[in-house]
Amino acid sequence: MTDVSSAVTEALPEAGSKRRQIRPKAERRQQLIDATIRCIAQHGLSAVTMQMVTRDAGLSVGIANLHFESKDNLLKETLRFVAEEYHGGQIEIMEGGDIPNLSERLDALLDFQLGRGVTQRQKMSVWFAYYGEAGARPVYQKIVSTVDRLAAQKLEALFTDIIREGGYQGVDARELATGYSALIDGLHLGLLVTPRELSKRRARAVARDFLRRAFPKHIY
Amino acid sequence: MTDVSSAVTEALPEAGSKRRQIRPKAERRQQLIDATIRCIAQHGLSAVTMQMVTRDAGLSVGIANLHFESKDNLLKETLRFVAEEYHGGQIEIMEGGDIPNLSERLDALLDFQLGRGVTQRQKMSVWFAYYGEAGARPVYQKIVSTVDRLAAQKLEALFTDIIREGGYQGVDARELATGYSALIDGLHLGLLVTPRELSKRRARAVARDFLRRAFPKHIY
DNA sequence: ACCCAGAATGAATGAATGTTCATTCTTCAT
DNA sequence: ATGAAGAATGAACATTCATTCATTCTGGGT
Repeated sequence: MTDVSSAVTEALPEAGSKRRQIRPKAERRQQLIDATIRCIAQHGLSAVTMQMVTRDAGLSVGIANLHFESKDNLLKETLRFVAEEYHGGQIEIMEGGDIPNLSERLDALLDFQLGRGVTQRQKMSVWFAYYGEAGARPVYQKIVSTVDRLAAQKLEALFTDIIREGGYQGVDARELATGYSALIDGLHLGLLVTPRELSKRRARAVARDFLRRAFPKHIY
Repeated sequence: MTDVSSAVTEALPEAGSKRRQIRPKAERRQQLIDATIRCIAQHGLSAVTMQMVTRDAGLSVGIANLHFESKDNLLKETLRFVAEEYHGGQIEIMEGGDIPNLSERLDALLDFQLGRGVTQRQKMSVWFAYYGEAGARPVYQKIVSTVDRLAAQKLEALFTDIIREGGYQGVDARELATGYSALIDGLHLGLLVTPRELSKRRARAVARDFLRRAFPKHIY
């Protein structure tokens, strides 16, 4: 499983089917979360309404409060989903059962972080929409920092292994991990806000450059 | 003038003064923009209301639509103000009339970007609140990318000078500038969302590390 | 002292939105 | 075939918010 990220891009297949369908709770929840992601990406978090989300999902307004208690909760669960998807994907790569070679694992991580799945505008929009509100909403901070901490630890561990393998001197794994994470976040931001100035290709080159400067023997 | 950023922190000095005051248009506009910044930082962009802003400014509700045509416009102008303040501060340093020494100029830039003025929670909150909406609002994208482009050029020019002075080999000024900008953005994000994990001190150390790796003769 | 341009006010308005719940419909065990 | 559990619906409700504008007030010019 290389691409962990699910496809939220597709619109609902609905056409003329007016017949009411009954589906298990978990499936409806996911439908609504997917619709929420699409709506945030298209209209911005502050413009998202329940009517908008449920219409996008092809369902009625009441169903949102049936499966999630409130709008607040739906938004919270959507953030949790996106956060776990992103960090889960990273962690899977970094734990590296699939890829024993450290150099290749680094490559795979970079591909995941700046590859197709994650840098879809949709996902990035959602990501930063919540970051924007995080300053005022401790709940969001908590969700993000929880998954973030684990990913940070795994990254530090990976860097530690690489430093040992390469015998690099005067390099602090923790500091480097912080820097690399920040760099990736910043590149995502650039891809979202100024896509004209920063292409995906160039973003990858910049990140690769950072790694090469730190671990010259492991990159290229 | 080292610290370009104005103080938005203070609450209104108003106490028991009920007397209506007439002030020039420009002053009222700034009052409202400052109040908007405080409100966004405290409640989040999506929760900001006109009543909230005008009350914070110690003025009546009608005045917002008198000086700005609409809420949308007030928000737009607030973003423009914050963007220009931040990038203006950077550019002033990078043009470097005050500081001829390149090494010191780099230091000053770093101090500005991760120093008191800019990394106040208020300013960062506003910054990322708009980034979060940028995906869905081309107006915001345009405002940011306009000021961003100029700052990017100045940074690239500064790096070019440093590369020449230091005789550094195999370093591309443009790519490095992109990386450095992204790194700073990412660190700001970390300071905002996970302040527990990332202290301001450590953020500065990480950024300094990045620069030292690129320009070893110019840092320390 | 007087006047008036226009700055400031805030109650009123209408539109939009989150949430509720009585009702309808689907499914499946019997 | 039948009934019941509960999934799904959407009209109705209460609230909140941006915007308007008739009215009040202020300060400088005469």
